[in-house]
Amino acid sequence: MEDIVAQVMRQWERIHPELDVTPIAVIGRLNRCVLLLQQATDAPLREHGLTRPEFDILGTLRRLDRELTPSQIARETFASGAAVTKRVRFLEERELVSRRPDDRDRRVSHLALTEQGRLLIDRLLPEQLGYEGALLEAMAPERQGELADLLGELLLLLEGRLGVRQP
Amino acid sequence: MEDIVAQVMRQWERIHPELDVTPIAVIGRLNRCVLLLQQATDAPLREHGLTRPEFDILGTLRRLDRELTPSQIARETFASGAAVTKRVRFLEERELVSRRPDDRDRRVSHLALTEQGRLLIDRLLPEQLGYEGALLEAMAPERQGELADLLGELLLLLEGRLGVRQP
DNA sequence: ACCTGGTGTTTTATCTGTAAAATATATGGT
DNA sequence: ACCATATATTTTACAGATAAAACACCAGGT
Repeated sequence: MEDIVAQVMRQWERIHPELDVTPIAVIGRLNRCVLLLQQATDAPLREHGLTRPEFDILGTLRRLDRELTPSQIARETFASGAAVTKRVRFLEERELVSRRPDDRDRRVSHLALTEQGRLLIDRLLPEQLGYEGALLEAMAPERQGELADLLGELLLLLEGRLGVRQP
Repeated sequence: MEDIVAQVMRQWERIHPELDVTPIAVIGRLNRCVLLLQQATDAPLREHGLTRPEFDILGTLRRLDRELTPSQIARETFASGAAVTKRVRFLEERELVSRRPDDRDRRVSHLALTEQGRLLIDRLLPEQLGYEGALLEAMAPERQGELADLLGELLLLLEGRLGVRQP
């Protein structure tokens, strides 16, 4: 059976037989998989009143297990500073994250999970991982492993080529 | 060398050793790859004054090589009706797409590429594919093939599981 | 002490996308 | 013919994102 991207590729080949459409096989499928996965995995978060990027901020603070400045959060979550400002404001209002001024540099603040925030992320993460695992479970673990390896190879290549600096 | 998602996984394992974080190996990498690829591949389109979803509408009309109604475009491009309305309005203003009423059903309109629109997509598509191919070229063609196959397997699985109807 | 340039963060203006309501029309049963 | 229901599309109201400007502060040179 053929997935939808294969159909699209055949349509293009009919119109432009001279064109090499193989990039679509990888990039088109990546886009489509991510769209479907995002729709599926964002839904449970919304029920807890969180967007994916807000969840990512809580997760970043938890997994690094220390205070972070807004800029560090922006770098870790690949978001703009402005976006972080808004998300952190929301998380502060919900008392999931707290802010402390820096001693030396008064431009800087340090953000940390509140007790409530830590409890929430520790409850949500296993739930979220379970849900994600369930989406993948129809794929054999070895196949998942191969896929993960190939994606890692691609990611490393893209990070290099597109000039990403690590925080 | 380790990609950034592998680092994130190790951080989580340190915090929650009991948790199975393998879904991140696939889903985290997918998200990150797509973000990087989108940033890279949207840039050339912007120079032509098009967003990715607008480009997708032109591409859909071209590859199906016939008129489409707004609803059909919405289904083909996985967009909401409202989004299609806006994008088509913009494309009509730029005279890349034209609209014709249906003979039988006055709710329906039929959209087609204008001469200008066809010329634009026929110029942009090879350019875009070339750019995408260049991003992938550091990966051996056989590896790309394996990756495409695994993504196809995943996509088919997700389309089945998440209940997608084909247009 | 006072600039100058740089950095960290927030604000502003603007754009895009969506859900839900509104509009217009079609279809089938009575 | 009329009504109820369904469908195609657009409009509206609003949420979220970004780029650019604004703001606040620091650090080094003079």
